[in-house]
Amino acid sequence: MTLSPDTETHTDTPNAASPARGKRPKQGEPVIDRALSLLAVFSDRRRALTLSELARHADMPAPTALRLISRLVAWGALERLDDGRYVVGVRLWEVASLSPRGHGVREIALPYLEDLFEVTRHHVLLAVRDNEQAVLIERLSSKDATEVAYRVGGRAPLRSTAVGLVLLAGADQQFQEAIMAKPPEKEPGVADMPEGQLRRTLSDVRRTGIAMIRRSHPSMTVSVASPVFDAQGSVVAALSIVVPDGSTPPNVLAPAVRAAARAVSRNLGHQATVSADVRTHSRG
Amino acid sequence: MTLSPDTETHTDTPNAASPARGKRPKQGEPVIDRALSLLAVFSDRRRALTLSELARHADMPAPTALRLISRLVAWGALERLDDGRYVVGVRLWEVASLSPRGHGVREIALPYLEDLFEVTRHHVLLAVRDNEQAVLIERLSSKDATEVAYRVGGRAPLRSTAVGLVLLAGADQQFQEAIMAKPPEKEPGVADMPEGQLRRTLSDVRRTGIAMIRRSHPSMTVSVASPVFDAQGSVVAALSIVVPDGSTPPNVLAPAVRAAARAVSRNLGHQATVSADVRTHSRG
DNA sequence: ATGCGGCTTTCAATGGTTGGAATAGTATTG
DNA sequence: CAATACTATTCCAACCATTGAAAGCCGCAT
Repeated sequence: MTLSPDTETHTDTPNAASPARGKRPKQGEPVIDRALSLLAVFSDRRRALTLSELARHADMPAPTALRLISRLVAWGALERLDDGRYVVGVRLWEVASLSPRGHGVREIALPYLEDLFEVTRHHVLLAVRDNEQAVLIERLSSKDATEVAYRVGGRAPLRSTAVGLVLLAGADQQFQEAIMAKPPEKEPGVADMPEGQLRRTLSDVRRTGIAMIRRSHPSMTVSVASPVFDAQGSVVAALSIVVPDGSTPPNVLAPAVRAAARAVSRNLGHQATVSADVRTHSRG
Repeated sequence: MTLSPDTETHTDTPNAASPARGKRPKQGEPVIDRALSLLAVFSDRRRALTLSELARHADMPAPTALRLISRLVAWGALERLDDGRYVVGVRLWEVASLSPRGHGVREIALPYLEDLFEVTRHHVLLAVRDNEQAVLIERLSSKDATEVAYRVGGRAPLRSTAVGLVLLAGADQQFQEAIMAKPPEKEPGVADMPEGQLRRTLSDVRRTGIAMIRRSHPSMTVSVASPVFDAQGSVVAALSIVVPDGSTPPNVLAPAVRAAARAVSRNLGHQATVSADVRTHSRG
């Protein structure tokens, strides 16, 4: 990369050399997209970033990044630390807390999650689907609980987690097919199913209202998940419990998880039915 | 508003008529600011908005709003409901969950909040300061708890809430003076203190590590709050409990609240000290 | 039918946006 | 302590994304 710094302006003939490196190649992208791509640079492992890191990862010149970031900071979407690095700001968090599928379901579900948590003292999770993944909305864990793979705000694959299976089973047929057409996301500690088994599993999940996954990676655990329905009968979230493998038999956990999920569904205006595909008639 | 549509270009002399309604008066504001102002339209009472509502509240023409909103939707900052209205999206919530002062402290504090909650069965709150207000980061409440004024993601005044007093007491001197120079935010159900009493109160809070407020509005309650410190010894959050007035004596609650706040502080790397103004010497 | 309101697309004018270059500041190295 | 390498910031002329009136659509109430 050591380019000889000619004292000449020189600029070189900008044609032949590298075709992908014109004079101002990045132009053409809307400003908002660029600003959002800056936000997207932040991740679990990158919570505090310098200007140049942000510029590098978002693939834009430092001056441009600085200008955009300054506006974001002025508004409160980002905050600047004493050492000059940037972090996601409370103001953004505040607006995000108005997300119906984020804090919305959480707010409604929390009391029931707590009940389940207090009774079992194991991890209790709540997740929603966003595109092709599950997003963890809430997790209650005692200080001494077993290690668990996901954090609140993190993403998990649909095919190889209990909440994922529940959400996938509740998605529309077309989406399910699209997912199954793709190669599965590799997930450590979970054996991924062949398509036939997956189809059968999803069908079972719909029928029983329970999904179960055993995994070995961060630790040996069993997850049991159940769907949360909204007033229209759509699956809007998945509630699950994660226990050390061998502690409590899954068939003991299932009723508790399902009861909690139902309680949340009821609070969302869902009319409980005998079985998933039976709708009660008329009702104000 | 019926302006005569002259077939002439005419353009008119844009001075005399309505000075606030030039040809394109809104130009000059950076795009990002406009996009952010769209996000800012959302509030507790406005969680789902139509295009025209957004355009109206953000004070911009519908086509402009549509263009910006479309980009936000494409990224996931907003989501569009079946009825055409827009809500805050999960993707934005996901990024916001990386906010150190938002979910960051929450994540660390949650187990201790839960402990406190389980023991007392009363509201447990966690708040941080953002500019001149406290922002509620977490609230644990049993399903049958007394009514409480604030929701997670909401804002509360510094001068008239227990968490607010703790955060104010922990802010730098200059900021405190600036706040006291301003007229207090009117808060229903709380008698606001004269400046002298406020100064004394803040001093007491710093000394004792406890703030207490009695309020009558949504219901008769007593709040007891205590500061959470980071590794540098700054007050980064306030932890509080809200109980019905007359239930548990505040002096019984104080030790429990303070213990919980200390536990959280310790987890943030704070070295416990005998009194707030004593720092332990040397330490990597 | 007619009017009304909200939503969407179009398009020419233009001013906000852009990023290289230069400067200043800071940490690392010889 | 100078040299080096990196990051952060300011400046500015070229330029293209942005802008919003206008008009077309759609649904709905009159």
